[in-house]
Amino acid sequence: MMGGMAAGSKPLRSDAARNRDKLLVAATQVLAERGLDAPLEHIARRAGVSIGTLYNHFPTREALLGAILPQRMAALDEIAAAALADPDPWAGFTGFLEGLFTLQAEDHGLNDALTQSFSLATDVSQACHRGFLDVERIIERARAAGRLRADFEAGDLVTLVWAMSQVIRESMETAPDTWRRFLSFFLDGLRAEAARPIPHDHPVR
Amino acid sequence: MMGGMAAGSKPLRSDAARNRDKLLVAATQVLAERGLDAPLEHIARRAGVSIGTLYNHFPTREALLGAILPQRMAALDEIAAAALADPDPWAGFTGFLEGLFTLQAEDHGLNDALTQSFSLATDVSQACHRGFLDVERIIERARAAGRLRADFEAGDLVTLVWAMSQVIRESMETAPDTWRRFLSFFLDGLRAEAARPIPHDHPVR
DNA sequence: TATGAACATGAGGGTTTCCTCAAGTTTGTG
DNA sequence: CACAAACTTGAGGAAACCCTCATGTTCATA
Repeated sequence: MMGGMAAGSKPLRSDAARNRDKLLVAATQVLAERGLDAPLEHIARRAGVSIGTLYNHFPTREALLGAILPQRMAALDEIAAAALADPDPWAGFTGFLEGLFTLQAEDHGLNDALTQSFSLATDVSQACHRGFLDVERIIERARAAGRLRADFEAGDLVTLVWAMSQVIRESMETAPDTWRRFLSFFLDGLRAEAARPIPHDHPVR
Repeated sequence: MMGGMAAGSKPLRSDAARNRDKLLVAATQVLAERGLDAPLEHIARRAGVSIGTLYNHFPTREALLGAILPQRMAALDEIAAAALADPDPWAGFTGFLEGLFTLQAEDHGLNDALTQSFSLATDVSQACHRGFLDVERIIERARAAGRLRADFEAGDLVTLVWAMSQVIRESMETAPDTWRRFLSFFLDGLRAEAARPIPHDHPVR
């Protein structure tokens, strides 16, 4: 998987490199299935390795997440690139959302990561948000084309990710395309024609 | 609070009745603050009572929830009644949603209950859904008036509750009216004029 | 006010996860 | 092959939460 080299560190012994790769594979699977707080013992067991070995390679849970999440998150880059390449800014915008939520639906760990990203360590968090660099442009392009409502901002997309994460969690087992229906409703409110001014009334009581 | 009588059971001794009430008050507070899986020890401590006493009165966590949630959920009845009393069906519909989400935002336990309601015991669950009896009518009235899109169903409201629960959880501390902004966007997609047919394409791949 | 039934108490056993570390094993090199 | 460094192992301590039960206390009644 990584050929036995840890990034900037000294080369690993051959058995250690093998174990590290087995751990990464197992962790990728288990985290996708069970979510971000799957017991580390499950991962070690699936890798065919003791819990001590897991801690040798990844002294903390976040070290392990840091070795896995950025890679998984990289899929977002392609999706964002495709969105920006779409000649239709609105289609690019909606395509990006569909791609993003499909990822979340396929990977419980990723779904968790996208909602908890601010409570993760800074480096992990930043690696996770790298995929969001293009988001501003995707949004801006759709707004400038007069298709996306003018008051929609990047922060609103974060809110939508939160919302979707829960919809996906709750419906995945029983009705896995619930999130698509929900997104469809939501998008109908994001079109420029549908926009009504947001009431910022100080709440009645 | 309840005058020392358990519902259909034999009268409690005076000290027992006092402790039961203290437990209910404490549980209401703690669950609202910390959510549905707050440690039972916290509740006992806040009530000034030992953990054993808590178990004397409520042999299981769900017994305790069953004594608290339905009462909290009853607030929904008033909100629903007000919605149905509103001469404007759309205003009734949106007012109901605002009331519902305000409740969720004020009570972490209620927020949890509304998302996990299907994994709770049947009686608790049913008590919780009693407040939703009027929902069908609220929706139907807004649809019939041609204000709410025709393809919106009660199940979609459940999805919205899921979505909102997470928005509320994530934003409560830092930006507590995020959910209002989100709702505003969503409602713009629920108006009949905004509705576009839901694509039920078998996903591309 | 004495007595038994009702009730309260909290130490302690069980579970699940976390993480460590002393002892044993494997690998690469001379 | 021998040896030191690198690595692995799993038993076990710590923490958080669950729930029980033997013991002690309080209430209600005569």
